[in-house]
Amino acid sequence: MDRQLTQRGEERRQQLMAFATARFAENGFHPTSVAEITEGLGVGKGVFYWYFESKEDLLRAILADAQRDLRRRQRVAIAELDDPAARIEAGIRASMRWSIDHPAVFRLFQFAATDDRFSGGLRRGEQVAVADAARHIRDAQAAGEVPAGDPELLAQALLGVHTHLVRLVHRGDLDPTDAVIDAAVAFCLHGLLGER
Amino acid sequence: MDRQLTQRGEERRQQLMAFATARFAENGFHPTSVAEITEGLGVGKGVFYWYFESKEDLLRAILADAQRDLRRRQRVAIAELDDPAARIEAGIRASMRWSIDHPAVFRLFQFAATDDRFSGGLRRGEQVAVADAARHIRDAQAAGEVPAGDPELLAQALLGVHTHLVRLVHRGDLDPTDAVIDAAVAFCLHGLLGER
DNA sequence: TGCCTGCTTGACCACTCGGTCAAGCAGCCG
DNA sequence: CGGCTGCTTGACCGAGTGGTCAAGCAGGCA
Repeated sequence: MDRQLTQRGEERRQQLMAFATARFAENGFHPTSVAEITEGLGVGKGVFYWYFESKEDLLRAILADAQRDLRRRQRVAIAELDDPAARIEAGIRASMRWSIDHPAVFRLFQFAATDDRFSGGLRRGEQVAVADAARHIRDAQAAGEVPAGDPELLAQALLGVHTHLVRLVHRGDLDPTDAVIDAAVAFCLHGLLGER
Repeated sequence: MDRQLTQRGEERRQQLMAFATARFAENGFHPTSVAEITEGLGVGKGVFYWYFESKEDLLRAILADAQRDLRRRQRVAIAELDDPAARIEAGIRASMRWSIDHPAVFRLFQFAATDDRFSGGLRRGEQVAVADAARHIRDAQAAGEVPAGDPELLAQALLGVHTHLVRLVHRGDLDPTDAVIDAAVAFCLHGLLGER
C-alpha cells in the first residue's frame, strides 16, 4: 500500500487496527466482515481500503505491530541483567506479563498460528525470541548451571508453558496474579521434582 | 439429528468426517465450504445435511470423536501402573504419541480452542485429562516425591509443554522421534535445572 | 411382488462477502 | 484565489455462502 499518510491518516490507521483487533479477538477473523469494522467506526467502506490492501493485510499488520511491541518489552526486561538464569527468568516474566496485558492480541496470535496464511509471519518472531532464550540456556550450560540438553528444545518448552498458562488466565481459569507467573517460572526452572 | 443409520449410512458419515477433517486442517474451517466437502466426495449437497445439522455440528462431532479416542489411549497407557510419577510420565508419552499420530485432528483442536463456538466442548475434555494428571501429582506430593504446589496448575504446565512441542513436530521444526518425547518428559520432571 | 425407509440428488433461496471506483470534500501551499 | 493531495463516501459487482426441499432411487423386509 505504502501511502503518504498525514498525522490524521496515521491516527485513522491506528483506529482501524485497534477496532479490528477487538472485533477479531471477540468474533474471530473470518466471521468479522470488513463492513462490520467500518460501520463500527462510522466510516465508509472505502476508508478501509485506503489504508489496507485487504483484510489479510490488516491482520498481518496487527500481528507485526504486536510482535514488535512484545519484543521491545522483552529486551527492556533483560537489558541490565548479566546472569543467564536471571535473564531467562526475566524474559519469561516479561513475556507473560505482556501477554496477560494484551488479551485480544494474544488471541489473535493463537488464531494466526492456526492459519497458514499468517503463521509464517508469526514464526519468524517466535524463533527470534526462542533463539534468544536458547542462547541464555547455552550460556547457563557452559557455566554448569543447567545440565546438557538441546537448548532450542528447552527454550520451546518454556514458550509452551508460557502460552498455555496465559491462555488459562484469559479464559478465566486462572487469576492474573504474579502467583501464576511465579509458578510458571518455578516449573520451568525446577520441573515437577523440585529444587535440588 | 439422531437418524436411524444403516451400516452403509454409518460408513458415509465416517467418510464425511474423515474428508472434512483433512480439508478443515488443510484449509481452515471457515474457508472450507460444505460444497467443497460434498464435491470432494462426489455426492450431492443434501447428503451432508442428512448426516449433520450444520457445518458447526460436523466440526463438533469430529472434535468429540477425537477427544474420546485420545482419552481411550491415555487410559490404556496408564492402566497397569501404580506409581504416581510413572503414571504421569506414561500419560505424557501417550498424549504426545497420539497427538503426533493425528496431525489433522490436532490442528483442529488448536483452531477450536480459538473459537468460542467450539472451545467450550474442548475445555471439558481437557479438564478431565488435567484433573487426572493433577490427581497423580497430588498422590506424588503425598508420597513426598513432589514438593508442594498447586497440582492443577502443574498439570496445566505439562499440557502446555505437550501442546507446544507437538505443534513444532507438525510444523516440521522437530523430528517426530521418541527423543522429543523423552526431552519433554525430562523437562516436565526436572525443569531446566536438572535432577537433584 | 410391492412397499417402506434410508439415502441421494442438485436446483434453488436469500444473503453476505471482499473488494472496486467514480465522485466529492477539505485543508494546506503557493 | 486555484489547485493539489490526502481522505472519504457508499452504491455497486460478481462470486460464493450455508442451508432447504421436492423429487427420485434402491435394497431389504413382508
